Amino acid sequence: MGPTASGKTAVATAIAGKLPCEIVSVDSAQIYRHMNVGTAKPGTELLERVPHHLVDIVEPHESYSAARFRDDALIAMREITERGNVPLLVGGTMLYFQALTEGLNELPEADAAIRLVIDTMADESGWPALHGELARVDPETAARLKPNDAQRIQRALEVYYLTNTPMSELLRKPKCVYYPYSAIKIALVPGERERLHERIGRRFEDMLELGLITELRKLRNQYALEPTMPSMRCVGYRQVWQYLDGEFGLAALREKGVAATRQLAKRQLTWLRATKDVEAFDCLAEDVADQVLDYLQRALEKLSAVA
RNA sequence: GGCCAGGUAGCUCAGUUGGUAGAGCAGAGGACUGAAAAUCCUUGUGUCGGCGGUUCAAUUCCGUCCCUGGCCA
Repeated sequence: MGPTASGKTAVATAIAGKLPCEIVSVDSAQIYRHMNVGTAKPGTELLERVPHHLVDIVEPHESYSAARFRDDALIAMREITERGNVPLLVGGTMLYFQALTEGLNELPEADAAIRLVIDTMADESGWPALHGELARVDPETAARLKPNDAQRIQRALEVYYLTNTPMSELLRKPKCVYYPYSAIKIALVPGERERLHERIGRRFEDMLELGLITELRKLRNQYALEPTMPSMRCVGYRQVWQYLDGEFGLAALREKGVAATRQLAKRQLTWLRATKDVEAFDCLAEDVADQVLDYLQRALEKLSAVA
């Protein structure tokens, strides 16, 4: 686990070179086909050399979810272990890690029609009004949500309309925590935030040189994309979209793209700090990969001793 | 060299009829159950360009110097 630009791919590659493992991507952006440059997707030679799972699994106009990730990842992990290999989960989507290892409650899946209705109501009366509506049907959930948290208010109302039961009640029921594995959790975190910021700046520049703008222009020609789609809200793509629409120039694109990436990294680090039982390594250290490998060897020995 | 416009938070700027100042962005911290690279919450002391003067009090008025941009030589 690690924030964007922390060097997860390099460390994962090093691990895969020493141990019989297959990579399961835990990344809500690399799931999209044809979105390669902006998601810093592993190159084709790496994808061929080390088996990867859950990369390039949906089209840019489709949406995915933490629940689908949990199911897909569990299937991939079972197949990998049946082949006698070790699943190596690599990514920065912390909600996916949580959904996988801690499970999810039984809730209805997203319903596009209901979301459309809720969005229309929000356009008319605003999210605070819908927050008030939620307070009427599910006071407990409303109490923990802020009046402007559009996404969560929508979800809570959606769950209520679909099941006629407050989401808070459904969340109280025991959740499915099926996870028949021992996880060795490793985090890559920067010793100095400024140096991660430097890397992020350089990497965004590289993405522009590698044709991020062209990539999105082609996608917009080939698919009926909307800026509200999850794929188009991804860091980088969202800003390039606005640039292509003429909202600002190249200089502003650089600034906004880099800032959005830094903010993503910050949120990932916040999540990582709240995660328990993680061994953290300084991703800026020259020999991170070796440090991680050492730790991993010892952790694996300990596990097999127990088994 | 002359004239004009500016010099206020990391950046872009607002403002103070004289009582030492506030927005947006950036940054920092946090939350997070089927959109999560999403969504949301909290967080603003800075010689108000330097030095003098007037004043009980100057970032605000006056003088002077420095810097930036524009126009004219």
